[in-house]
Amino acid sequence: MVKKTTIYDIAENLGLTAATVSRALNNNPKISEKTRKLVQKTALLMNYEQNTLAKALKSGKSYNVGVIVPRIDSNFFASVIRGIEEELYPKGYHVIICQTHDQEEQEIGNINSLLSAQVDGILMSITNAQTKSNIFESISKKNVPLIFFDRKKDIANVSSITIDDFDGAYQATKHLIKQGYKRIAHLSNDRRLEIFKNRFLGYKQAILDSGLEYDESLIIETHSKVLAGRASTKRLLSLENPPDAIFSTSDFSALGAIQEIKSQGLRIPEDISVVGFSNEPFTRFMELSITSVDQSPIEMGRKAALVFLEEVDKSLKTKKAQQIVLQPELIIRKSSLKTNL
Amino acid sequence: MVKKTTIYDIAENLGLTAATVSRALNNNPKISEKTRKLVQKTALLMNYEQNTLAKALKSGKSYNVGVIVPRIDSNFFASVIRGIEEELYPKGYHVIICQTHDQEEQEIGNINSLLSAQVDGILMSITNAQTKSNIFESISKKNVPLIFFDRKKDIANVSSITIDDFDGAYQATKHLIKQGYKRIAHLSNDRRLEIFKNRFLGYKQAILDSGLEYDESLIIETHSKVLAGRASTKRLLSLENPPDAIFSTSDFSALGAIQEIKSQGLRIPEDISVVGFSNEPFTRFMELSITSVDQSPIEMGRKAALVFLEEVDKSLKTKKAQQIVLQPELIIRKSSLKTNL
DNA sequence: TTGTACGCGTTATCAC
DNA sequence: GTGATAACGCGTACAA
Repeated sequence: MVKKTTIYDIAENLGLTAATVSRALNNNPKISEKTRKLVQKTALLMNYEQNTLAKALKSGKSYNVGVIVPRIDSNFFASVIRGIEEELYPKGYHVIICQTHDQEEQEIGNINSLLSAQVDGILMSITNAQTKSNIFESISKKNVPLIFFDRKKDIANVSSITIDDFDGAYQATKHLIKQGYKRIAHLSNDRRLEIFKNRFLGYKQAILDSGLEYDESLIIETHSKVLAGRASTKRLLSLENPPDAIFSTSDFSALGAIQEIKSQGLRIPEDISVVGFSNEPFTRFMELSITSVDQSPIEMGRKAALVFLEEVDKSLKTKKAQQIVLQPELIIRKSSLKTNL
Repeated sequence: MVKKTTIYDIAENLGLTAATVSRALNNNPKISEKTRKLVQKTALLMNYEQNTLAKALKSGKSYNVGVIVPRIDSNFFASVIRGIEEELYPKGYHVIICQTHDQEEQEIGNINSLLSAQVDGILMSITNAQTKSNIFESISKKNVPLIFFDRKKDIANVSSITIDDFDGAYQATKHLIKQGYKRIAHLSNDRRLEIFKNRFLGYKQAILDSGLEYDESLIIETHSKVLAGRASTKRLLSLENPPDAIFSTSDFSALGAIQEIKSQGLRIPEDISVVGFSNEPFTRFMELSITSVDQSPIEMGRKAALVFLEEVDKSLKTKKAQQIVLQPELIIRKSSLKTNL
């Protein structure tokens, strides 16, 4: 290992003191312009690089933040992370990404290892509605800012950035109704998670507001997976009185729905219409492009990062948790556009 | 901020010395079983947590490794990362993920900030063939293990984990030839990157070995994007003597190819056949599933992590760079399976 | 404006 | 087996 130059080396070299060097390097005001220039020049010359570990130890900050998501191989989460990075990198922070793969133990394990890695904050989208709240509270107690995005949990003093899932679902369902569909099914997901509950409620409200019959047999709780969506759709299609449209809480299950519908020889959107949620890129690239609800993930990530930056240097007392809600946008494509054909 | 308990607190509490506490906590052999138990119990009682920053400062290790990839929202890279995590987490390492978004400046910037964050190693898939080698050499010089996966560069003393891209391409092309296709086009990519060069060479060799005509006009250099693939395919189809099959170096451009082919009213695979590369999940889920080459990304990630673990504690002198090559697997699906119809 | 001295929390080296 | 002490590299009161 090549010995790294420290401020001591520079000091020695210049006949100064490490303290002076430190000050010069940090642009401390009470230092003569002359020594500042001199120090900075020699620092460059000697290939000096600040030891972030020492700085971290001293300041108590690691300049690392943890981001926990269910998975990174979805465009939505990848984009949120990108938004976070865009705000945080320029401020000198690094992002440690952890995946839970939708497993509670992983979620807890990730939180613990991030805390023991002394991250300055944790930005996360929760995996499981059942995860005991006390693990989250323990984060707050350590005065490590905790910020939820997308999948949140109501916890005192914890900020969150979400979209208006109710409204997104409402818009999507209304759009189907306007197209003339009357029996609209809903592929839901674990409704103990707020996002799925709210999407369900938005769907339901749109149905009721339009004077359509709200039929519980048309609601199926499934997973955000292609195969799960396909299986659930099979059940829907085998109903005595099957739906003429499906609003899915996930693009992945929407894709499964489309597969099943096609395999049964039905036409989309003539016989049955499909709308997804998240605006994953594949919805645009399918031969039969899928109508979906955009969640502006990059924006969500940026906002989450900004809230973190606000909170990071405040004490627990002075900070005010904020609940930011972004507006979703319905992107209409072929899978639901009857009039276009 | 709640004051954290340190080994001093424990020592004081027990009338011992910090050194003893440290030893007890680290299971140092020369410590009595009695004090060990006692210390560990009180540590638990006092909610002691080791300060990783201090440990890092002392040991010179951060227990962070950097992973740099072009992007994380592709299943391939996400899976490699997963493989890396699976090996490294149990060893106490954390993974800092950086994206280059295929931009050289980002690549350099990421490397520098990872180095200044004092990561213990960098695992990366390079973005740009042109990136000056000296930045990579500067990593090695600092005795920070550098390991390439997938997209590598030949640099002395740097290990790499790749698949046999030549063979993957060879298999894919041979498969098309066996199906009876005679004019096989190739959607390539920047061939200054080894993976794309090797895939091209594998394709070419398969053509030559089969006694088919090698026609340069059937080779197009494009990008791993749907729209780029589509545009390139348009050019191919407008040739005087258009191809009857396309082997794409990317699943994304293969998808674009399929879109273009369909939009021109041609049938797949009857009129023209398509094979991709990477085995992205969507290739399986399309109504017209896409034949592709699997790169066993999780395995690749695990291997990369293992090589890192081997190298991390060795000095520059004693370590031997290894070039590990994994075997790709051709996954045959509808987009190329003529005989099945 | 600069130097002195100390603390951040841990571990390693030397004594006893 | 345990204690005392130094060292990792930095930043910062306090003194000068």
